[in-house]
Amino acid sequence: MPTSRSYGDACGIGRALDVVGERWALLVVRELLLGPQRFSDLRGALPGASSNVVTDRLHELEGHGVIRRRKLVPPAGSWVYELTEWGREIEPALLALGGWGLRVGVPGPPTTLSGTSVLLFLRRCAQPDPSNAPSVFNLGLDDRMWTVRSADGRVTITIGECPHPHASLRTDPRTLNTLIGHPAELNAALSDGRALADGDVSALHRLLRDVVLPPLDGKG
Amino acid sequence: MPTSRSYGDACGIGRALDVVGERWALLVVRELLLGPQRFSDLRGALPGASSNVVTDRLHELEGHGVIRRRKLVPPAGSWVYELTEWGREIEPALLALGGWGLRVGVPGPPTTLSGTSVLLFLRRCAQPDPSNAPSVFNLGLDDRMWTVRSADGRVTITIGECPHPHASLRTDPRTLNTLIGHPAELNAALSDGRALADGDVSALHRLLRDVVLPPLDGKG
DNA sequence: CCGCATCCGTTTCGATACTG
DNA sequence: CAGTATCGAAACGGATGCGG
Repeated sequence: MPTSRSYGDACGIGRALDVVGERWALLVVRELLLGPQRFSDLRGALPGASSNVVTDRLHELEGHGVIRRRKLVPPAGSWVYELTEWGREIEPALLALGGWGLRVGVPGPPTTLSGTSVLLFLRRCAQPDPSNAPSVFNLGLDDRMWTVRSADGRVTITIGECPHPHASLRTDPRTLNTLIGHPAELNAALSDGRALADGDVSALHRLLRDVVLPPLDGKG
Repeated sequence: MPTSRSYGDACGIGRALDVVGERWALLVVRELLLGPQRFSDLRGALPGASSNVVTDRLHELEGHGVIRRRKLVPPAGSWVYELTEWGREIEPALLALGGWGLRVGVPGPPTTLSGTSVLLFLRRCAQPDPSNAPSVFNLGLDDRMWTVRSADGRVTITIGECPHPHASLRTDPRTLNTLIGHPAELNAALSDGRALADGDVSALHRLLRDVVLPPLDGKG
């Protein structure tokens, strides 16, 4: 493990950067915000990072107590990485940074967009009417299943599928990102095969319509 | 200017890191949070960064619209770097990151601690009684003067000195950091020369006592 | 002195190949 | 699937030089 160099700065910001300031570290943390992930999941979500860098960051983050390596119960049996309690507490800072970064131009193609990224954005911007009846969805992205719950004026997201969803949607992160804030395109996406829906499609429409995009004024 | 490599990630977090994710970039931004600084001020606050790295980060941050280079009005005539409006909006994210980082162990000596770092911490943690009468202080740190105002339940900090302060204090960032939350040590610091005070010292005591240190429980 | 630019040894990153 | 090994390219860190 490449003993990460320290800034030697006693300020909290410098100390935080000693832990998550190395290249790719915060993106690894981002991928774990919605739940445990396997090594290959992380690699798939961060194709720009080579495997040894991912390995280094995971070891460093584990050594600093940000993440934990855990073996799943037998039938699965594989290893996953998950945030520790302290690791999870970085979420507000990361989301604030992400909100600030929305006003940075999207880098030239090719760009990647992980399922976790889109779902974090969906959860952050969704403002369902608190008086609405709760609704549950199964969402398939990148060969991973997610459960999206809309209730009590907010959206929560968990890994895995739930038994009796109001609707199910299978698509890719980029299409979902387009649909967020442009719910009208759902029918087109369903027609041309970019998305596949099942169950109460009008509930899906409602979910997408509840997303309020941030203003994104000029950078001043 | 080393055209900073992009993560190629369309997520807001990735785009933010394309701009402020390079080494030292966020610490440069931190140093500018309380006002414009000259190149040499930044070098003094970040002694671990070599001059070419500081130059690179400044150029990159300027190119991305986070900071701006400005010439002071004559007699001063020197150049300063300051945050743009957009750059200033990263402050909440940075402070959140810094709060999270307080639970990282302080790196082994030698460590640095800039005046800006301590003042950001003071401003963040100070909780003066809103019913108290406003008070103003001149604070000398690292050969720079700051004005500290306590009013309306919060502390504000500006660069430069004000004409009629209730008290003045000259010390170094590390001593001030010690005094924060340990106001009782002020008298000792004044006796042994680590600090020099003038004016209403009891008002200084009050200012220091208004700082409420965060809990800092274990990292779990 | 201030604000860099240049040079150079060291470290890290990024890409690919390879192993249990 | 989950990493390790290797190696060239790039970035960093420290020192020095230099024009204004």
